[in-house]
Amino acid sequence: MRKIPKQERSRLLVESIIDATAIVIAKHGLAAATTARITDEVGISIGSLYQYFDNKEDLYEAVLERIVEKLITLVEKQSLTKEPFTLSVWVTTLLNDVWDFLEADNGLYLQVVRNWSQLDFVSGMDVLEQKMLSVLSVYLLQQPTRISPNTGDLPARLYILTNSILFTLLRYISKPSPLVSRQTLIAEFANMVERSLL
Amino acid sequence: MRKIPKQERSRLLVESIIDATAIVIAKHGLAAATTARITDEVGISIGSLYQYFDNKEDLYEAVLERIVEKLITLVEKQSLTKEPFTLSVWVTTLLNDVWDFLEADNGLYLQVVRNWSQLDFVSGMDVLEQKMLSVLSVYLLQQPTRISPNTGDLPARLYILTNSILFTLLRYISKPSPLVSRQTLIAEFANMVERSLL
Amino acid sequence: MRKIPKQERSRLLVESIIDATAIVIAKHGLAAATTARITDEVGISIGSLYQYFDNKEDLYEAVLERIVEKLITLVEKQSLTKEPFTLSVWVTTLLNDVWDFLEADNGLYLQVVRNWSQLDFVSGMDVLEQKMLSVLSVYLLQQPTRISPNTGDLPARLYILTNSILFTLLRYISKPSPLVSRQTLIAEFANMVERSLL
Amino acid sequence: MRKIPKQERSRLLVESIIDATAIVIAKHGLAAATTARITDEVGISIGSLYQYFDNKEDLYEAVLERIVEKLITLVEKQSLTKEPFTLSVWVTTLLNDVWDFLEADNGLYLQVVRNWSQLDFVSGMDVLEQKMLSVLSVYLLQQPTRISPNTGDLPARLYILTNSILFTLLRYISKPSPLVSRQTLIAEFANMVERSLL
DNA sequence: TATGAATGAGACTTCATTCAT
DNA sequence: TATGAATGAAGTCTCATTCAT
Repeated sequence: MRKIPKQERSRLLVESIIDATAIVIAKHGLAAATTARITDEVGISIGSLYQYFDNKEDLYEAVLERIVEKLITLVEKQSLTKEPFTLSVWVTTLLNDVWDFLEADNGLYLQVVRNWSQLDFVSGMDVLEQKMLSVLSVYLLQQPTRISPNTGDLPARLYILTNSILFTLLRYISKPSPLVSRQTLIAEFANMVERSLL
Repeated sequence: MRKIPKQERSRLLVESIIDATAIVIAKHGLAAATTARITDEVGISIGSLYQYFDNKEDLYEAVLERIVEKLITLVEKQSLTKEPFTLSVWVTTLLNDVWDFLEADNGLYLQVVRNWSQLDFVSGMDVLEQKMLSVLSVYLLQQPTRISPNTGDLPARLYILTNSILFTLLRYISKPSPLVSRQTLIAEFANMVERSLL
Repeated sequence: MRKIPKQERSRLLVESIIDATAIVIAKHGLAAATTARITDEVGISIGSLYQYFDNKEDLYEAVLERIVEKLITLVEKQSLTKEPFTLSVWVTTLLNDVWDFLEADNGLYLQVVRNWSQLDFVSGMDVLEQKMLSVLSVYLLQQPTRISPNTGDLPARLYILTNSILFTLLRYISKPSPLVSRQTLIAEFANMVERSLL
Repeated sequence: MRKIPKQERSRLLVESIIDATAIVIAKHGLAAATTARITDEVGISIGSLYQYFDNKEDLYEAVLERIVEKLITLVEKQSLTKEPFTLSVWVTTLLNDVWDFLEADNGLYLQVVRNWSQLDFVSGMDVLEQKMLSVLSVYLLQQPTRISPNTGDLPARLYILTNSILFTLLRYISKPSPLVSRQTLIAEFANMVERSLL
């Protein structure tokens, strides 16, 4: 289990270790993300790493946690928008934000997320789904008139949408298809969401 | 592959090595799929493994190749159906077949596919997409009247559908959500396809 | 111990195995001269190799034996020359012959000899020395008037000359010095021999 | 070298690893000088070896470097002698020193050097030649009157002398000929040098 | 005799983790 | 708390040799 740092200095150190881990994974791939390389990147000794993380697994967990947190933040940012918006606009904006986040820092987080299976990223997905579900529910409730009467199983539909969009996005960003442009992809997703929910 | 097995006996051996690899990955996870464990599973010596595969990577490749082949076969089987069918029925049948295949042998192939990112399964996806694209194109051309005039970018849409469905399926089968049943999931996918293409 | 082939066909096979070994060593280096590569080169099975050689060591021994034989032949060819010659001419001619032999077939034998230490080539040297000693003794006896009265320890001197020349030659051919040309080197050796013996 | 040892303790460890490597090569031959045997000899774990050397090759290189260094030191020691000396005396003394060095510690370094070809000792020879060339040049310049007018190509001659002497010495020490004594050999070498240079 | 698939000891190397300083 | 040298289990792969066919 991960130790919870109490002092400010330690907290910063933990942050920079997590940062470094993401950087190293992005730069050299997960297989080459050794404790030595990570601590080199931070400029601390291996021993110090183990001061804050019991083992590498915990470290990876922390990295994923942070990514999920950031994704959640993006979703929340959207949900807090005060302006009125169509669902399509909402999705487009959100996806662009997510895309930019994944491509930021030379694909730093993208590289990390690509290894989700090894990293048990799927457990992080649960939180995301939860968030999407609640945010979209709120949104849809606010616009009752526009809800299609036969939307069917809303949770199931949201489950499918969230997973479909996120995984396809990941796959596309890490290996774009020449058949599809970013714009088209996002537009199609927006379409898909509207068709699914309205 | 290092050596092309000429005799029947060798061909069977290669098959059983690939089988064993899948089994070991499924049982212990990719990280634990060591050459020793694999050859133990077959009951041969490590040396024999290297008679037929240059390295572990090649072995993994062979496993993926086989899975993609089988998935392709399922798609083809559907496409050859002579009976008239609605798109929805077609999708439902195909997805049930795929599902059964992935769950067969205690989720043997499912477990393997879950590690797609490490295994470069994505390259296998290309072949699948190609197949789906051509099969569905043929189908849609046969029913021109039913094609929605504004289907938009068909390749893009198929790209999205194939990826969305396959990855979500994988994720669900490997960790089912209590919110969604298999039946619902497949029904929703069928819906999604119809809404997308018709 | 090496089996002695009795039939003509087998004798030829043994020859071609020895040839192939030299070729493989020259092409890929001693470390890469595996039984598989050697038998591939001959076009026979590994089993057949072991029909004629009990182990790899025996095979190497045979290769060295043959090289020493060929060198001996060169020396003998010189010693049989009927024309009168100066010692210097004799040495020059011999060294040119040896040089050509070592460089023949893309340095086939040179590469083999370079690995003398692993190959226990030194034992082959004994035979060469013996030969040189006897050939030169004969020569010198034939020209008694020209022998310096204080030649000192003739065997010792021949030992030194043989070894000095051969090893330096090997070193030069395998990695020529920019400071010295082939011509100079041979001329200097001829000089050295004359100064030593006359 | 992977890591430059900063602390005295590590420096000593690196030294003892190099020592052990030489010992193991001398005791069991180069082929048997495995990382396991070497670290056993030092009494450390294999991992520790790899803290300081990237691979076995680097380790061998370090061993050779040290030997060449020591040989250079011997040459330098001679060249610094203040007393006047004849070339013959100079060579005799130097060769005796080299001989003693090679035979020290039960032929420790001799055994190592015997494997020069695999060990790329030849590159070490370059340094030695360079040294010999400069040292002898200085000597010869100091005694201009005694230089034979027709010494011819001095660098070539020194190249030949250095190689001839060193390789013949190695061969003799590792397998002495009954025809020659150490004393005779050295005396003959001294002769050879005088005849070559004066 | 010939074949070549099978063997398996053993080589090199990596890297998460520990612990004395 | 921080350091980083040391550990050693475990992984991948090679290759001389055997032996059933």
